[in-house]
Amino acid sequence: MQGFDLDQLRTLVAAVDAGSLSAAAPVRLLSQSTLSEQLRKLEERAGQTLLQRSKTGVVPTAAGERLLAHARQILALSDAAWRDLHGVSLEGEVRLGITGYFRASELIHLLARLGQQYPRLRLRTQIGKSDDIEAAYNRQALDLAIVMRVAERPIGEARVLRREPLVWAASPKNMLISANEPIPLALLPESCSLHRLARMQLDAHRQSYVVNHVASDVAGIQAAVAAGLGVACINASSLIRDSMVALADPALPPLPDVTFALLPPVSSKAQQAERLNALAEVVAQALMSSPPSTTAS
DNA sequence: ATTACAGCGGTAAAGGGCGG
DNA sequence: CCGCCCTTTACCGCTGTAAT
Repeated sequence: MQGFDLDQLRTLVAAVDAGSLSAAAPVRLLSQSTLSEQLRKLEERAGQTLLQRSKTGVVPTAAGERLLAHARQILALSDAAWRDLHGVSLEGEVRLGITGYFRASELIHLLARLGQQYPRLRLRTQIGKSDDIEAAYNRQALDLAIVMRVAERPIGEARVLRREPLVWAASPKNMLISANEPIPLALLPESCSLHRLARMQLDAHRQSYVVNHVASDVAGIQAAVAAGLGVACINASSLIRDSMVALADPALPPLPDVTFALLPPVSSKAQQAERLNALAEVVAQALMSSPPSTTAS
């Protein structure tokens, strides 16, 4: 018989995502020995070795990578079919707000996943400053919102997707830090919480600075930093490889972590709320299983 | 009752890290 | 280098369940 077993494919995906069978076992709610057995059978069916085992975990072989790509699609389709038959298929328009600090590659991954799982869904996305996104969410102009917050801030009902450090960033060609000179800053406008945070930290550190460049969005900050116009306070995953570096200098105070959070869907209609919850689940899954960061270092 | 099979727990084998 | 500990995967025998 041709074809693959869904359970075994799920185990393959879980093993690769978790990095080892032992780590994948609790995810799959199975014992390690059962996972090992499932993968042995999957490889038997595939007629090829799919995972390179070692004492430090598992890594997919070339054949494993190929099957993995199929497996993710098959499982997404299977999940979509399940949701369809259980009346939670999503169609119509959903308004999604996303902070501009979100890495573009991650956004692509998310939108691809949503398109795959909900082909009939029409998305209206708003990408901008976290404060703007949050304000739009509060006046119910958005159904779902992904915002970035300084980690110390309470997050209420929001679901934390990821935590990462804030860094001081500059161009590798022009680090801009010299003794007794005010640090030139590249910032978003005063309304942005990172703008306020950066200045508060520098004030508390008794470090002089001058706001050299104000940009209206994150792409503008990235451009200004890469152009050597200023030092920015930015989340690590927004660093652009080769044109931005994280600075470690005694003149610069340490910065807290930030978290990306998914604000829960708000809807007065119960049926709509259930659908949005299903969508929120897919968004959270997509982002928590997105490829690991390669831009930060 | 018999058969097939998924899953579990226990355990063996082996690599990596660490201290002496 | 050696011994110890931790963690990993693989294997074995057992049990529960479903189909016939």
